[in-house]
Amino acid sequence: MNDEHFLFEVTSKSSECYARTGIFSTPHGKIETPIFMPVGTRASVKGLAPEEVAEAGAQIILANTYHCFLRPGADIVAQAGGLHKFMNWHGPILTDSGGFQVFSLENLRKLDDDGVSFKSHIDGKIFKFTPESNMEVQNKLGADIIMQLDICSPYGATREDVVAADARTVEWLKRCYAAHTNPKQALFPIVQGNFYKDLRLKSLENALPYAKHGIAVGGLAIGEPFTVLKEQLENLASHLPTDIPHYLMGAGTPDYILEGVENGIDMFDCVYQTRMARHGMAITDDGNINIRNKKYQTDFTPIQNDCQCYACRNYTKAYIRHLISVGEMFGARLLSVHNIHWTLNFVNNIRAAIREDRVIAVKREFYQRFYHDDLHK
RNA sequence: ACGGGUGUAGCCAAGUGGUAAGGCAAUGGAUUGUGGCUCCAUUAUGCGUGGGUUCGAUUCCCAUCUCCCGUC
Repeated sequence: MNDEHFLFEVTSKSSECYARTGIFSTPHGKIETPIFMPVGTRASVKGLAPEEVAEAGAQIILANTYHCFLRPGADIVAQAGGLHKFMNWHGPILTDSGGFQVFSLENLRKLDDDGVSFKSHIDGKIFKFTPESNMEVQNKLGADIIMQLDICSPYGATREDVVAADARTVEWLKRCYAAHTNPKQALFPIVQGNFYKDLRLKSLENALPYAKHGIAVGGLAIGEPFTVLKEQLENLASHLPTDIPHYLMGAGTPDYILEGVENGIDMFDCVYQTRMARHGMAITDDGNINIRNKKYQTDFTPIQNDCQCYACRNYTKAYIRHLISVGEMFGARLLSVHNIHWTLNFVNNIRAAIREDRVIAVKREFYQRFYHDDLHK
């Protein structure tokens, strides 16, 4: 299953749930799992230099094929020597295929058996991703981990629609697998099935023969209630192959990470940290705080007292509140640094908890302190 | 001093003899494989001030004050 470029070694396992720690090797370095991956859709984690992303603790980042294909274009990235050189990030990179844009840009695309046609949100130009062309584009971008072209159905989709979408997703997987030739890129299949448990298991079963280096769970964290997500993860947990990493796509708030880890998920990504930062929200051990709130106007303490991030070591809530409220971009930068650092520190703590075999207790402690409602207890 | 105009929320501003639009700001909230997009909620028992007419006045009338423009 594993080959020289993509070894995955499980280093410890929880005795009480599916949580495990591991080390995933890629051509650009090793990743300790469970891990959170900051998102840099257009070949940049918004607002931050790669050095700052690394200093915040990031081991691997994401970029997006749809967005990088539109601008600057895959050929230009290839000419630059690939994403790593182009953006000066020398650690591992994962590119999403554009499958999520099938969902998020629903009114700008058309599906057929052969692939997905998009009408560019930038200039209206029509272009098509087939599984083959998508693999070619992702090959040119040069990420360490690439995703199959898939179809993510919305929450509330009918069973009939999901069955049809899943049939395409698995056909596209086979074609991606056949078109995927670069041994320095790991291709992850994506499990869909929407919120139908039997379809989820069917989708997983269909994907397994092509899951050589890792497998992803897609189509969750798209607006469904928290308990619904939990049920889906619990449904899948015992069926995931244990010798490869499991990636829960698009999930990355603390509660989703904890539930994911408990159910055997190893990799998470989320725009939450950086998007919230731009909107003035900071994640702390005691819950999220909206830095715009008036009560921080004269609060000259860090976002979180014991946080070791660049923002907390050097700046106060009052200052960051000022920056956010007048629209200075430095405010969004500082909050992005903090939120990314906080989340990576959070997964560090989770890894330690798994090694000590007390991840469930740590989860309870966290929920108690972080949330003020009963939903997560 | 005289003539004309003006005055509605922190700012800009609509409006009507029947019980105060909208925008900005402010204050809360939302945001999960990022269209740096954005969305939602709240915010004037009161329309410069004092009288009068009227069932009812922010609106009409009188007085007064403010600021602006013009003239001497």
